[in-house]
Amino acid sequence: MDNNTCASSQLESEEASFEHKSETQTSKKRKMVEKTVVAVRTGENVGKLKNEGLPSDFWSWRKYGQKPIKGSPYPRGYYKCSTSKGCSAKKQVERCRTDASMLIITYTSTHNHPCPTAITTNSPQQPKELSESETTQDLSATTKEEDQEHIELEEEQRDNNKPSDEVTNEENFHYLQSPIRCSGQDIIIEQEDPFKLNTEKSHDRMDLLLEEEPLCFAQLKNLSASKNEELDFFDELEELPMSSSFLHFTRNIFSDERIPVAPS
DNA sequence: CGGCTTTGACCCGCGC
DNA sequence: GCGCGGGTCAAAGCCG
Repeated sequence: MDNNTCASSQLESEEASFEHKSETQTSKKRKMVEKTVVAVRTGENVGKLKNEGLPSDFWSWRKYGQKPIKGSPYPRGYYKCSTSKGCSAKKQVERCRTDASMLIITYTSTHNHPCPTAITTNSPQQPKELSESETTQDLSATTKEEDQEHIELEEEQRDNNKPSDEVTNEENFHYLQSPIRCSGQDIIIEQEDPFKLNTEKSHDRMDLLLEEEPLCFAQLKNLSASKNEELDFFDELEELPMSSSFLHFTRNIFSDERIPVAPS
């Protein structure tokens, strides 16, 4: 189906606008909104889990819609942040056309409240709550209450929108905006952008892209070779929290070297 | 009983 | 102007 092209053009325009303009542009175009695209490999329990194996982030999401996407055998789910009532943060979750274990998560808008993980400010390792097998609702259950305690403190910083602070505090840094919102900068993750291709060749390209991914893991290994547990980060995404090494990982990959997207 | 998911309908933007 | 497709809403049902 060439419906692919629709999705591709859409994504492209979004990202393009992103790079050319600042993220918070109130544009005449509906689609020019703050977006961050993340591709996540979910592992084998795909489809077994409540949220279709969604890797949980620190926010609590409530599903408000689902639509079949043209060109994709998998529907796209629409989620709103339910961690805080007035939060306008949203995300869209869909599966990669060619790799069901790959989730493409698009984060939209920003959270207007502190990250629930802020509760673990001093703990080097997050509780196991990050487990992929746990739903985001579970997360919210464990973090919401404590989150409230930190809202006031964090809110000040958040209000000021100080990326520099966030960079320094890696614990706080985790998911201030969205999982890959590295260091307060808007980093478009093109870890995997199957829709970037506007021809039927997308299948071939996708294969290439998928094959490229392990390279990123290799990078991670080089970066934190001493941390064996974290080497398996992607193999056991469901077990490891967003530790600081992950931040390194994301930073290096997303800011230093984006996943090679097949040049058109 | 409250919160969440599901699902069909509606709205809006975009391309032709 | 029309049709298509994506995004959101809201009612109903389900689950803890």
